[in-house]
Amino acid sequence: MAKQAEETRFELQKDRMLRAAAECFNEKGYSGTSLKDVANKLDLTDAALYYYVRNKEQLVYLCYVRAADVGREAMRRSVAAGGSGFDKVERYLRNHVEMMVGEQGPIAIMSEIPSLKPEHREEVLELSRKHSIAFEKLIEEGIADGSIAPCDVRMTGNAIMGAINWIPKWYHGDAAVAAKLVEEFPGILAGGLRATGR
Amino acid sequence: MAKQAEETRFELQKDRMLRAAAECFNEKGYSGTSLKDVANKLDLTDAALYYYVRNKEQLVYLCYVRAADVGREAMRRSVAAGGSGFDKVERYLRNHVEMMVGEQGPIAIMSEIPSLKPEHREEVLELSRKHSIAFEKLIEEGIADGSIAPCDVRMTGNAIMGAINWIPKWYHGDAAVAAKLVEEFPGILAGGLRATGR
DNA sequence: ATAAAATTTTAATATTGATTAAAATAGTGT
DNA sequence: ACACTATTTTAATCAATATTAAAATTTTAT
Repeated sequence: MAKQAEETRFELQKDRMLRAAAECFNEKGYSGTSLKDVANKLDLTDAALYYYVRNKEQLVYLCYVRAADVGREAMRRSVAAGGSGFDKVERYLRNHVEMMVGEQGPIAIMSEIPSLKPEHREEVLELSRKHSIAFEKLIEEGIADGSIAPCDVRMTGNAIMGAINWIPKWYHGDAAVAAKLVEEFPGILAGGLRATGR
Repeated sequence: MAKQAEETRFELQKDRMLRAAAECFNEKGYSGTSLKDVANKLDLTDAALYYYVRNKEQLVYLCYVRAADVGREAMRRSVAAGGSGFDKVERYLRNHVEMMVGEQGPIAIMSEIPSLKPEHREEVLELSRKHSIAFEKLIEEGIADGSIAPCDVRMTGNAIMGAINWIPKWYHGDAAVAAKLVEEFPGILAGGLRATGR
């Protein structure tokens, strides 16, 4: 999380805005949420948002960049902590889930990348691709060091990341659910990877 | 698949329309796709769609009902075939994935239920809930008969269904990917459930 | 070949929501 | 209290698309 450090009122408000927007977008999609919806969550009027972003498209773009930042940070921490490939995978999942339901949250689902304008779309796609590749690398590492059973890395990555990406569709801030999520999810998703006996 | 049987031209066109719509919605979301986008895929003009549906909201609604039908049918077949809880889970996943990438496809992701009008929303939510419960029942059955390791049923269900629901975000009709998907996915998702040795 | 029905298009209209500009308010340092 | 800046609102405007009605075309049955 490089960003967010800024303590200026402007930055704080902008950050609040991005969270409010993420919440709306997760529920009703990009075009399904009006700027008024977002503004209402902040007790502001829709026009006020233009003080922080040039337009609606940029609002989504920033939400997505923020989401990517969170994913990258979860990944970075996991890799930094070392251990087997399996350990890294499980820890990355735990980190990411914790951040999603924690104070960082809500994190926007990157489900409407196609709606972004070309430059932004390319940039976000690139971030997304890099993240997938980094995750697949962890799986490969685990297979190489024997901590993960051989598997189709691409498909396994798709499966696990899908489960992660879908979380905001059913998690809406309930604390009890959050606790269970953090406790159970990493194990459930990583469980299938474990190398058998040996 | 109760529906689709109708061989009238009207029904066939309507079905083509629902698939085209599902494809658009999956890519760009509900409000992100204009009726013109959908019409273009069918070499029609946007106004022509109104011959088949009352309005755009109903179009999404029908896409979602269709998606629910497919899921229910996949579930039905799996249960009908008998076997252990684990067998049913794995078979359900295979059936559902096959249907998603097969001639039935594309299936709409039910990601914008909130955009539906109240009656439709309730109905679709109910279908969705029922499906989740049916899936969780399979897991419980597997735990009871010893074919599945004890786990948090709700969370496990959320994880697996999330991975399934996300498929249309990255699968776009590539035949080679479809084959791999059908071959690998059920095993990847069910793999983590297997009761260990014993 | 022709009439009736089914389907699609053309040409408006209506509505919604994004965007902008100017005015008003709140905040900050002196 | 004052002047200056930052933030928000009010009040238009603009644009995109959903929707409708009437006309044109195509299909089907006879």
